[in-house]
Amino acid sequence: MSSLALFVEVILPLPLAGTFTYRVPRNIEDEVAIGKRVVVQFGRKKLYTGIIADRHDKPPTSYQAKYLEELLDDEPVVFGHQLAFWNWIREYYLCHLGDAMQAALPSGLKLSSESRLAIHPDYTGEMEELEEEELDILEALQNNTFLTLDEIGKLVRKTHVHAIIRSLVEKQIVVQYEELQQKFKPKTEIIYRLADWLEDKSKMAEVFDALSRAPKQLEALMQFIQSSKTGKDIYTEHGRSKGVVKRQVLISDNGISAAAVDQLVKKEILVKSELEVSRLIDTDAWATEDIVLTLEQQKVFDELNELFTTKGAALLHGVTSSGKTEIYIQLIQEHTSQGGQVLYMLPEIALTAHIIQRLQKHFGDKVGIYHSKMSDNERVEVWKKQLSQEPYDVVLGARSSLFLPFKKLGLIILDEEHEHTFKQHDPAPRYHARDAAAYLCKQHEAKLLLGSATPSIEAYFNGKKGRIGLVHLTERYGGVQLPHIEISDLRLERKAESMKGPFSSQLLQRINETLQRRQQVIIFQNRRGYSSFVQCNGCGWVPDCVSCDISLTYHKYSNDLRCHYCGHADKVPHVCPNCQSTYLKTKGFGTEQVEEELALHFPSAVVARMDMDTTRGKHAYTRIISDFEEKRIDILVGTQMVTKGLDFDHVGLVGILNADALLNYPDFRSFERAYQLMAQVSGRAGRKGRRGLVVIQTSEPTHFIVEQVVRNDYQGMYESELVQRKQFRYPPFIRMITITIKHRDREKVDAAADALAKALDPIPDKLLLGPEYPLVQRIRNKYNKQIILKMGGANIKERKAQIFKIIQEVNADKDFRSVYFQPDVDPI
DNA sequence: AGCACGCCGACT
DNA sequence: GTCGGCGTGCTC
Repeated sequence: MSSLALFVEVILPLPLAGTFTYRVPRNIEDEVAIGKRVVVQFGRKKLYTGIIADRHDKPPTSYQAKYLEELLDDEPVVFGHQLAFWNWIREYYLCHLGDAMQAALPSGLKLSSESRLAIHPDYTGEMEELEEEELDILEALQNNTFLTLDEIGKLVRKTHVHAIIRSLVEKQIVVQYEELQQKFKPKTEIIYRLADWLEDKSKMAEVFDALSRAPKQLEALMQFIQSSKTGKDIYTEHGRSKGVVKRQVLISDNGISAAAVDQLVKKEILVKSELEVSRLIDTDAWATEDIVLTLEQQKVFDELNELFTTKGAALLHGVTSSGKTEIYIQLIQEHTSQGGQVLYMLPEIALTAHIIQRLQKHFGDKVGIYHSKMSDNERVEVWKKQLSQEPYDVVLGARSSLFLPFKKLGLIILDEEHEHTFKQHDPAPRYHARDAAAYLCKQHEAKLLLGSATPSIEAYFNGKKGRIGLVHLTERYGGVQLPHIEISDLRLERKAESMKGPFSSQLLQRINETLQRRQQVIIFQNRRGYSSFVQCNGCGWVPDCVSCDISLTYHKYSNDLRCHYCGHADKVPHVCPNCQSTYLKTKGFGTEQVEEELALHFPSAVVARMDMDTTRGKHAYTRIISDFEEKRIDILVGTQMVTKGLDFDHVGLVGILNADALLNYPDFRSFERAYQLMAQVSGRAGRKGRRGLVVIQTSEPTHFIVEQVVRNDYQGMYESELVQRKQFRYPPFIRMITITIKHRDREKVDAAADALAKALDPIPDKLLLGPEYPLVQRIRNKYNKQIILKMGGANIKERKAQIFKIIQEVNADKDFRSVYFQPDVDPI
């Protein structure tokens, strides 16, 4: 027996470097293990949930380690390989381990501490001379066992809370303590089963006799027996339970009185218990449906399998609606039957009921769903299920599903690979699901399949170079033809003065024809709101946001001006504050105005709009989709949202209102993105039976990207883009890191950015651009400046680590302590 | 991140 | 004179 003290390294969900060393109390030494959660005190009183990353017996030399407060788990909730994954994220994306932990764990697995106030145990009730506010608090405390700081804040003036608490604590009237809240509450249901002694048939008869004078109870018992035989089995984490009936089924569904049931329990005929039930399992009919692949699909399937014998990853380039999903399902079937787990990833927005049902049809209760719109409790349940002895074989999830605990990952499918929503933007870690998935697959020796009709340049480049496999699927499923694409030349239309608001006469005519044929129309306009901005006709004044350097967008529906960067809303001015003119005009078209004008042009058609403003609510998105699917909507106007993998069957026409806006975006990816958007939205046109039509409105009809879209020439786009990327040194030829510097003082940002640029000077083999103000200089009252680093060659890993260290050092300088430095690796 | 400590302006 | 603003330092 060693007498050395035991220490653990704990990861805390904070943006701080490294892990923290805690001492393990003797009594739990044996139970401490990597991946288990602990509660620790960090700072004077704050409590956090941390994850044990390591255990050792080396006491820290420069400080005294605190003891662990509590060990939360019997079994680890995070596997060792996941910690390695977090570490990779940290290293690759230049963030802290705590950031990775924060992104990885559903918040239900993290405990949060909240300060509470209670009456001091020795307090005698003397009122001394208390302030009015102190008396208010005391009174509230006498009615409640405790109050949180938030609640106290409501009782007294906001700014006053700390002072008043301190005073009460000093007078020994109250005590302050930290309480951890277990956020995750398992869902329980009350269930009934027959008492054991009733298994004897004769006893049962006696019971029936005895109940003859209690008709309600007899009815309840009969219903119970009926339900326990015919009702659906109840699924729990532990499998099926037979012969039990849920209280809800017995009482609410079958109209049995609760009193009668309670009496049966009292007479020990029924036994009542609580059961932890899973929220996740929907036992509605699963019918396994066999998939018959077309010849081409089968060929692709075989090719992929062949490729996977030598390569770890492959890109499936398949035109829109070429039936990639069928191939995926076949691959999933193959992998799961070999005992491997499969992760099927989609952008959040494409995780519709449609695809979920489709997968459940094939894999039934073997499929788990995981995405950010689920409740936290549901996410914790999926997490725990994956830790259990019977994890889901297949998980269908968004970006964050990469962090789930997998025991035996065999395959990751990442569909719609080009989607930029796979990259996390705001809180660190700013990771890309595609690249993180590639790491995960290497780690698990699993296969990675990327799928897209319009692959990212990076993925296609890797495919062409042979770094990953590349397979093409060129036929549309069911022999549906690719749409015919017409260009509507806005210059000619303007010259002929035939434009009607945002529509060319050509587009209006096509819409009319399509509606006549009783087919649906999708109009794509990548700008929400009513108009782009408002402008004074007298002096040219444009209202802009008070906290961002950007003009405000007019929203007619809410009748206000809104900032699309920070959400700030302003009233619409009636008089120009600059020249007092009352003639204010709206400029440019947003989806709101497009919707309105379409309704005027086609009064008998039902027009709907799908953008961030109309899909706020939880079910709004699904409702619009199903309304459209079921033809309750004739014309759907929308932003990017309408491009995302929706499968509609009756769309005859897709109109792209303003291709110019897509092409003129000042960004090295703008052509790639413009092509992807136009090709994807075009892919919504034409399904069974009839060839679809697309109308693209542009003032640059001969722009090569427009022509490539018309010819469905992805290859051409790729090649022309690659030439540009090489010449101007952009990915995939070099790697990029941007560092955004933010502060509310402009001078501070300038000084910090210059200091950082200077400090980065010694990094070898790099190109440093900037510091420069980005397109929008000020957002949410913070000035922004950007440094772009382009790097090639070897040792990228080491140089990145060096860069991160330099950022930390500059940030530690006391002049720049309050400045926010935000590194973004492989920005999009 | 969150929190305490500490040093300068507008008020009971 | 005090309250409370937020710059600065520190957390195992």
